[in-house]
Amino acid sequence: MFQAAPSPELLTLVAERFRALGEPARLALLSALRGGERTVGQLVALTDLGQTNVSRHLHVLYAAGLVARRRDGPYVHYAIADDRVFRLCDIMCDQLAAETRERETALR
Amino acid sequence: MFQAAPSPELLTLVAERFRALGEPARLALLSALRGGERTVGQLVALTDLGQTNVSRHLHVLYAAGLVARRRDGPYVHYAIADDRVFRLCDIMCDQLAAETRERETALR
DNA sequence: TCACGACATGCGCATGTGGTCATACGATCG
DNA sequence: CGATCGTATGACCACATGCGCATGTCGTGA
Repeated sequence: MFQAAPSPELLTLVAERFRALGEPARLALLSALRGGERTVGQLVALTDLGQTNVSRHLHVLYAAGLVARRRDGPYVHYAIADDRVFRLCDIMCDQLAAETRERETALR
Repeated sequence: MFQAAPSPELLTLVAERFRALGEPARLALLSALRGGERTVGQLVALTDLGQTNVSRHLHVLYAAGLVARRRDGPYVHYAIADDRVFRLCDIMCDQLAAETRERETALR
C-alpha cells in the first residue's frame, strides 16, 4: 500500500481503524486485554471507565476488527483479535521516544 | 509500552497520533508525500482537496509530528518526518488483508 | 512601497463523537 | 414464570471536527 496512489476506499478503511485507536480509553482497554481475554465487568474493574463506556468502546474496537467476542453464559469475553495492534503501538512509542530525544538534544 | 499499565499521559499522546492518521484526507496527503517533499500547491494538485483543507490537514499532521515543514521563499515544503508512518499503514493493510482472507474462507 | 502569489486562519454550518443516565435485552437460577 | 446479574442500547448534552468561503499574513519582485 501507499506505493502507488491508494484508492479512496482503502484510505477510508485504514482511516477507520486508525481512528478506532485514536482514543485513550480504547487504548487502555487494549492494554488491559494484553494479559488475555477479559469480561466486560473485569475491564470495568481494570480501567477507571464506567460500564456503559467500556461496552461502547469495546463495540467500536469490535467493529474495527481489533478485538474478538466470545459469549460464555451471562458473560461476554473480549480478546485481542490480532497481536499486530501492539506492533502499531510500539512503533508509535518509538517515534515518540525518538522525538523526545531530538527535542532534548535541541535544547542543549 | 503496553507491557505494564501505561500512564494516561502516554495513552493520550499515542491516541493523538493515531487520531491524526484517522482521516482519509490526511492519509492521502501522506501518500502523496511518499515521493518526497511537496509544496502545498503541489499537494492541492495531487489530491482532490481544496487549498484550505490541505493547509489544515497538513497543520494537524505537523502538530502530530508526522510531517516536517521547510520554508523556501513563498513556498512551504512538507515532507514525511519519519518513514515509520508507512510501516504503520502497511501493518494496517496486512491486517485488513488477513481479515478479508478469513472472511472469504468463512464464506466458502 | 505596492501589488501579487502562496499559504494560513477566522467564521459558520453540518456532522460526528464521547460521556452519563435510564432502560432494555439476554441468560441463569430458584 | 419471576427475579437477578451481566451486558448492550436509546436519549440527551456538550464538545470536537471537517468543510467551504472569505480574508489575513508573509515573502518576493517591480
